[in-house]
Amino acid sequence: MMNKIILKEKLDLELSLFSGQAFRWKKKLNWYYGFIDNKFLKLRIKNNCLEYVCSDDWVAQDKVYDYFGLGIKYNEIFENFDDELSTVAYKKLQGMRVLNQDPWECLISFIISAWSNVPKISNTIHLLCQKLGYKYILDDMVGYSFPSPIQITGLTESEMKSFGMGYRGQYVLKTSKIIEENKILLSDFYNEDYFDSLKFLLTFPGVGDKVANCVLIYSLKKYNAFPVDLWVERLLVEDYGLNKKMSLINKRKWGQNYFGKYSGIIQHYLFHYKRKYNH
DNA sequence: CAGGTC
DNA sequence: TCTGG
Repeated sequence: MMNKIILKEKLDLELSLFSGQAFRWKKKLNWYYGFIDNKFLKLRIKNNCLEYVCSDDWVAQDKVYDYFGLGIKYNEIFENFDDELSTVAYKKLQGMRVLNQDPWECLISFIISAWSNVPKISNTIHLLCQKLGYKYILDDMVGYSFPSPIQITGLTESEMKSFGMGYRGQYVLKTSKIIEENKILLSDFYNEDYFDSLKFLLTFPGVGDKVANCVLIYSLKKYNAFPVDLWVERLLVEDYGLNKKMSLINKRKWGQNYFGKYSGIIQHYLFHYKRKYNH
């Protein structure tokens, strides 16, 4: 059965799903296949509506709405912020939304992302899901759900290596064990502020300032989170005149202070713009 | 070389 | 400092 959400905010699925914040979406014949709320579905935009079809389990409209953060008015964020490069990036990438992904999947994905590249990250995550996830079928597409912490703890070191995780496999295993043993629910951090959430995420092995800030902005709705990766660092130095020798944490703090309350959303536009058009 | 962490 | 493109 087809579901429809009338769009008041501009939404570009290609930009939103393939700008390096999510790693598991697949495109086929104008439909985008993937998981929202742990359920397999396909999406497309037609006549200013976001249309979606679920495989078997129903996905509520508010979950889809929330996944794309459609309650946030990007126009207001960028209009209220007078910065040349941000304005250019916003105009060029209109419709790109910062996603609100599942925090658990986001955490593991960004631990895997360390010092890697998007195709490889996607491949590793796919192998992990294929091994452990539940199988869903929609049209002729197959989807595997993201495994739970307890499922991952059952894996061996050599299995992790076979997925191409390299030295990150240990971090993924250890983090999964901590979460499983302490029955930690990352979704509890929706109710915590940025600073407390960051402090807690940093206690996991394989999670440093960059990965933690990715989890905070791409899944936990901490819109002032500001991940400083290679591209953003380059941007801050080349385009905003920061001293290259400034520490990563101070660069992050500078970004949060300069770009303000929604620095994470602006960061994603600048990050993608820099990577795509201005490397 | 590549979207860092310990 | 793993390892694939």
